[in-house]
Amino acid sequence: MPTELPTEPPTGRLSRARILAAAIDLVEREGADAVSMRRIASELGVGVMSLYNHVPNKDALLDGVAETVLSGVEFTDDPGAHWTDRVRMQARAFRQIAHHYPRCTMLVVSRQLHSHAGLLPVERALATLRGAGFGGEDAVRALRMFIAFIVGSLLREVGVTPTFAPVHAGTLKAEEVDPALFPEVSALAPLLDSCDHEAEFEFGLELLIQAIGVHAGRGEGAR
Amino acid sequence: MPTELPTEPPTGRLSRARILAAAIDLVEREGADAVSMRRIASELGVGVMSLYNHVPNKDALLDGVAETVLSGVEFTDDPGAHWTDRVRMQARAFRQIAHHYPRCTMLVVSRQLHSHAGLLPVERALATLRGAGFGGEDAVRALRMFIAFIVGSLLREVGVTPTFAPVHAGTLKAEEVDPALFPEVSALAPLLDSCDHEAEFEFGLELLIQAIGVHAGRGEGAR
DNA sequence: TTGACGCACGTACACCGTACGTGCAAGCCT
DNA sequence: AGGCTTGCACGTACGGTGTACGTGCGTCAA
Repeated sequence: MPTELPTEPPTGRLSRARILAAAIDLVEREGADAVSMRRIASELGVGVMSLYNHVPNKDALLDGVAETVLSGVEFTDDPGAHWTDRVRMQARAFRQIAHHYPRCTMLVVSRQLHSHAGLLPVERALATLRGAGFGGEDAVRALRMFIAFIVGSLLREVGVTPTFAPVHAGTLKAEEVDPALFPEVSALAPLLDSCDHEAEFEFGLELLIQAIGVHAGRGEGAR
Repeated sequence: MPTELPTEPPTGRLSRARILAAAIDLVEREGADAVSMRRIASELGVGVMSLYNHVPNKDALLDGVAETVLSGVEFTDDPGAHWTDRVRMQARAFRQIAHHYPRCTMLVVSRQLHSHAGLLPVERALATLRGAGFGGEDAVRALRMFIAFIVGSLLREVGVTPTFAPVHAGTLKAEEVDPALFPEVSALAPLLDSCDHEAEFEFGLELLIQAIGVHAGRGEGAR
């Protein structure tokens, strides 16, 4: 469990932290579509317009949600480890978002954050790569590659149905598709609509780490 | 340019195709946030509720937009080519979405489509991979990897700011970040806030194709 | 004590999705 | 031809949305 993000004071005065906590809670319970200023206010037992004393508008509030969730990921970095292990750890830390805040994942992924919370993972990743001997351009390239992979993977994992959907196990694929039109899809349907997200993520991660390692000519040694 | 999607009849009666065309146009001109049933109706010079004779609700309308955009990608497949070339072509075709319909990209990516339009690219990809000798599991794995990469790359490319933002060239990074807190980000700022999306995409694509090729032990030959 | 200020709150407005009812035109069956 | 069904454009209405603005109350500084 991530570090109990904003240390929400459960009572007393309103605050940005309490509002964000309520918003995150609401998103996780009922989905992003259920979020409205009125809903959050009523959740907090407070007038709607009171929120605007702590948050400029709804969009900024959602940015705050994304930022808070992102800053809640636990990056445990071991500067002594091999760069491949460090990258692995950082990527997995990112994926924790999809576990702890599945309904918020879309928010985090769909707004780029220029705040500290958004820059910190970038800084860590770049430090790791540069420490492993990557040049500036190579490091940025590799980082972008990892981010694209992680973002794409998380979106697949959270299913990204807007409101409902616990996780939609059997997504009405099988026997629904015409085997004449889509022979491969039809034949592979069992494989397609079941997905071990963890295994899939780990597979892609290893593939990427190894590929980037050999690309930069440091598949083995280095530090 | 994609194939003039629904062959919109410019006048006469209302139709699902005309509504979808108007919606796509509106999204591209003013962003997804500008889309409302009233807005689309007034765009078409028609009463709001007339739309509901052709579309069950707004959500389905947006699904239709995503589906239409997706079905507009030009997949030119050469069954005789090497599988690596075919995969390259398919990935690039996908990326065309971000060029022709940048503001719609988020819609396409954020709703999974179980329709023909959504299944066709999957079918094609699986067919080429299986034709190259990939087993069922390997093919599905590889496909998921490619999709994650492509989705992540497209999201980065379209910037994914909800409404405005032409593309935000210099995104207020440089001289904004504290070099003491984020030394790497600060040092690499010029590299970070400029991005040749095409080159970046091609780099990742080659990396992935090569990695998946060697992973499956068919880096060179095969067919 | 008095003034300023922070902040919770109510009201109001423009806009949203859409349920429901109405009326008109075209096509079908006797 | 007369009647009926059906399809479709449209208006009205309801509950919900973000938020601009004004008001009043508490707590501090002078």
